Amino acid sequence: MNKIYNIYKILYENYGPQGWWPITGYGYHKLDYSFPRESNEIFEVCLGSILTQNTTFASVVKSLNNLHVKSALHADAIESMDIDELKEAIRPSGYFNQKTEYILEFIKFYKSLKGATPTREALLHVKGVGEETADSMLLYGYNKREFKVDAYTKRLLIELGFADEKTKYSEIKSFMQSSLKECVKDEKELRIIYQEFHALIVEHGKHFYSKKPYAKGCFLKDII
DNA sequence: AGCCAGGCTACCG
DNA sequence: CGGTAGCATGGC
Repeated sequence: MNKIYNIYKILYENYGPQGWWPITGYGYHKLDYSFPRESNEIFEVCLGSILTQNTTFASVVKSLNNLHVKSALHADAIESMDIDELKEAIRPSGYFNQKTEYILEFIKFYKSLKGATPTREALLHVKGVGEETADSMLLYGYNKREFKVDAYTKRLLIELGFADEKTKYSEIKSFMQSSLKECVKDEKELRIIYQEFHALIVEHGKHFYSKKPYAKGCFLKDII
């Protein structure tokens, strides 16, 4: 058992299963690791992945609910919405002008897939979809084994001595994936761990890696 | 009042 | 290539 897998175990013991990605439009259901998701759920995860860029998920839920009450939590409905109405609906998530553009760009791409799973490379060509958003869609929407790296992940790894400020997204991602692969051979189990681990890091990050100085009170520092 | 949030693009040197 | 301004709302 390497240190990264050990971190996962400790976080899991402390916070329990997180059950990401929570689906809002059809009722929150925790711990649903089914595969594949229904197509509307995949779309909701992708939409949420764009909306959650640099904001809190609570704000995203408001936006998703705004769309849901308009029966507009689907690609076609959003695409045919009045653009100002769409902006108003997603306003709570911030950057609503940019995100409206991103969402409409993504919907064009999403519909062109006709239900197929996109490659990561193709996703990265969609305006508004960067590495983290692409991995978020693939990991939580399409249930693919793509570890999602965020600011908390990087801060945690820096604090524990596994990375520095210059470490790139791709380096952190492959480090996390290769570490976990050493310990977990079953592919489905590995995918679920990717899903849980990122969520656990976020939960842990909210406690100890939001305010500077980071890591104050982080119990992982004493163990790892 | 100010900082932070489940980032990305455009543009700069 | 790396570094940074701009994007915007809501919560604490």
